[in-house]
This record gives sequence, C-alpha cells and structure tokens, in this order.
Amino acid sequence: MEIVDLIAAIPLFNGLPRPHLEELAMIALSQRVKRGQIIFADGDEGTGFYVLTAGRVKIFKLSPDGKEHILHIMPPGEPFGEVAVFAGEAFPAYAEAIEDGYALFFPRAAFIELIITNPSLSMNMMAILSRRLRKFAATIEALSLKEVPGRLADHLLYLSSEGGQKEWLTLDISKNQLASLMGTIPETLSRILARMVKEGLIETSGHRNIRIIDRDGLEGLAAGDVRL
Amino acid sequence: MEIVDLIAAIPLFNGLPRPHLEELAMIALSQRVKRGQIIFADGDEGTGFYVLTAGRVKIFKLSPDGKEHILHIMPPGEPFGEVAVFAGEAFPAYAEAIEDGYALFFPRAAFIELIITNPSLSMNMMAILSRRLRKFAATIEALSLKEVPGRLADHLLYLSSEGGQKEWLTLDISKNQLASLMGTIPETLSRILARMVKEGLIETSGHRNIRIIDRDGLEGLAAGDVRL
DNA sequence: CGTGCGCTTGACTTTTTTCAATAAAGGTGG
DNA sequence: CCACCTTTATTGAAAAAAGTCAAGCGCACG
Repeated sequence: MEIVDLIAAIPLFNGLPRPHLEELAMIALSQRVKRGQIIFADGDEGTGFYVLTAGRVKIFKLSPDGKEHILHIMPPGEPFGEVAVFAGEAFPAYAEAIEDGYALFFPRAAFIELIITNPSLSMNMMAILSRRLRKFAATIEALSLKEVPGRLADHLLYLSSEGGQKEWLTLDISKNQLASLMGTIPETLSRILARMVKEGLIETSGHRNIRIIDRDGLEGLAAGDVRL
Repeated sequence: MEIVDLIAAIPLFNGLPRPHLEELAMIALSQRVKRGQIIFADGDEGTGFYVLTAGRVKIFKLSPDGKEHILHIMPPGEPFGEVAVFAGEAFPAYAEAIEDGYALFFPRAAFIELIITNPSLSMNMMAILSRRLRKFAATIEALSLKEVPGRLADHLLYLSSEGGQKEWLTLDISKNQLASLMGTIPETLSRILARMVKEGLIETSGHRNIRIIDRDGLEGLAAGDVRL
C-alpha cells in the first residue's frame, strides 16, 4: 500500500488536506518491527514519534528491580512516543512490539512544522492527548479505589463492550501481560479468575477465551458494592 | 490587577502576542471560589475550562461508595477541565476549591477559535497535556509497582526538590488529602510516617512539618531496594 | 521427543485495610 | 477569651487482600 494511504487512514490525521498528507508521507519513515523488538527505551532522546500501521506494541515502565508495568497496549493507528515530542524531553517509557508489524516514524522537527501550519492537525492531536489523559485518570482511580477483582471485572466488561456481540471474549494478550496491565501479578490474576468461575460469574475455555455468564454480578464487582 | 496581566502570567499563554491576550481577557470570566466550593462535578457538561489565579483546587474522582481519590492538587496558573474541551465530552472528575481564591473561566468555543489561529498557543497546550500525561504515567507506575512507603518517600523527595533549599518541608495539604493523593488511607499514612521517624529517616514537628534526615535512606525506599 | 514458557495451585508472609477508640487541633458562638 | 464541637490525626488489634516462593502441568516449538 502507498504510504499516503496508510497515513490517510490514521485517526490523528483525519481531516488533513491531501497536500499535507503527502507532505507527511515525504517525511515518514516506514520500518518493520519484529515481535520482541524494542522500538525505543525509557530515557532515549525523543527525536520523533511513531504510528503503528500493523501489529501491536506494548508501552511499559521498568521498576529498579526489573519488574515491568504495562501502561498501554497500542493497536494499529494509535500514535505513541508523541509525549516526548511536545514535552521536549526523553521518551518516558519503553515501547516493545509484541507482534510483527510495521511502524511509521515521524521526525520531530518536520512534524512540529506541520502542526504550526495546520490547526485541524493540532485539534486532532489535542483530542487524542485528552482522551488518553482521561483514560489514565480512570486507571489511576481504579488502581487506588478498587481491588483486583473489581479492576478485572471492569476490564472484562470493557472487552465485551468492545468486542461486538460475540458470546465469547478472546483475550488478545497473554495473562502475564493482562496481569501487568491491571497492576497485579499472574498468580493473583489466575486465582481471581478461578474464583469468578467458581462463583458462576464467568466461564472459561482454553487459556484465552472467557464467556460472561452473570453480567450483573460483574457490574456489582466493578462498582465495588459486592465483594468476591 | 487587570485581567490581561493575570492572563499574561499564565504559562499556558506564554508567547502569545498582546492582541490575543486582550482577546482572551475579553472572553474570560473571573469568579471567586470559596473553600469547599465545587467548581464542576464529574459528568457536568464541559462548556469551557478554568485557570486558577489564586488559591488551590483539588481534582478528584468518587467511587460508588463515596470514597474519593485525589488526582491532582492544582496550584495557581495551571489550567484544569481542559480535557473536556478537546475530547468534546463531559468533565471527567470533580474540581473543588480547598482554599479561597479566584478562577478564570474560558468558554469553549472562543478558546477553540483562538487555538485555530494561534500555533504557539496550541504548542503550549500540547506541552502541558504531554507533561500531565507523563506525570500520570509516573503515578500509575508508582501505584502498581511500589508499596506505600516507596510512594511516600518519592513524594517527600519531590517536595524537597520543589520546595527550595529549606530545611523543613511544609505539607500544604491535610494528611487525609495526602493519603488520598497517594492512593491509601490516613491510618496507613500515619503509621508509615511514624515508622520513618522511628527508623531515623525523617523528623516531624507539628502536623505539617517534616525534615528529611536520611535522604539516601528515602531514596533507597523510593527505588525499592530497601524495605521499611 | 524433550525443553521451555505460560499458566495454575498451594502454603506462607507481608502489606494494607477495617473497625474502634482516643487524642489533638481548629473554628464558632457565647 | 474560653468552652464546645467538629474535624483531623494517631494507635491498636484483627481481618482481608495481595504478593512471594515453590512445585507441577500442558502445550507449542525447535
């Protein structure tokens, strides 16, 4: 596919006039990323940002003793690393591909140039940053107000709302990663999933498929008025 | 003081040409806020955003059972509620004044107008959003990777780096609020502070003054390689 | 066909919360 | 200015939640 078309399909660039899309295509560098590849590391100089066009990337931080916490799982189309571009600082976290795919790299200077001349691009950008901020706020709230079962219930309900009307949800990440995304460890996640099954809230099949049986029960858990 | 001068002093509006500042002054509404006053509530329609010119405001979320978690304590000069403006959604949290003060309100439409015509304003805005995102990411990391003593140590070191070279730190918020800001409860905070005193890491005087005695010790705690 | 990684489970420890009681501080009205 | 009342802070004891360590299973991949 032409780079221009890839770019036109990115939400961040919605509403940009064709000439600007072409300009972007000129400065964008497309690169292959392989599963396990570190795209940038915490502390690296932020010389630009990335947009994934295929595959998936995890954004995570590392604690001093090596434990990792996943902040985001980026699907194709989402920009990442752009915070460094605007804050004018280093990348604030690691980015690692968890599937083979492709990413476009946009160098900082050229992008800023474009922003300055294009209000609709900056509105898009601000909307994306704002949405992300809102999501982070929700995460912080969940981490500090809810226990793991509540956070897990939240996440399952979210997956089911995203995933269409399908009867069964399929986890698209490993349980290790899911645990990290929810601020806990695999053992705890495993136990709570087992408890949810025993309580008749959900049913599982294989390692990655979950069916919600008692939606109300999960909602009660997520809201914190019931306890597992 | 003239509204224009108040506005000129706000970092968000750094670098704006005088005519634009005057335009802002035209649309800004200055209002008094009293301690305890709710400026906006979670779910209220986001018709604009605020910048504090005096006093302090807490931004918080409420859990279904009424527990609150503080996301930010806003000092004068910081915009808040702007996420709703760009995301085009309702306010995502509560804002309540914790001191008497004054706030400027900027209606959404007029502000967007201004952004569109002024690249340097949008760059400022994006830098602020980015910084905030970065701070949230750090909070999330701390909440999911560190125990309360580590988070508290972090915070104390942060306060001491902010607060100039003063020997004694003064907490500018109540311990209830501090506990909430760190994702715990007052009892736990109190106990951990007491332990830090016993271990000779800090010294306290009155309810709001803390002196760091063993900085290295605190740093070890914050990094997670020591345990209290 | 074995090796390794992801997942699960058990026993145990640590951390944090909950509940309850008390003490100190701060503001208000007489 | 002082007594009173509400809010804020501290402490103890017990319960709950989550984390650690260790062992074992199963499936994919070389």
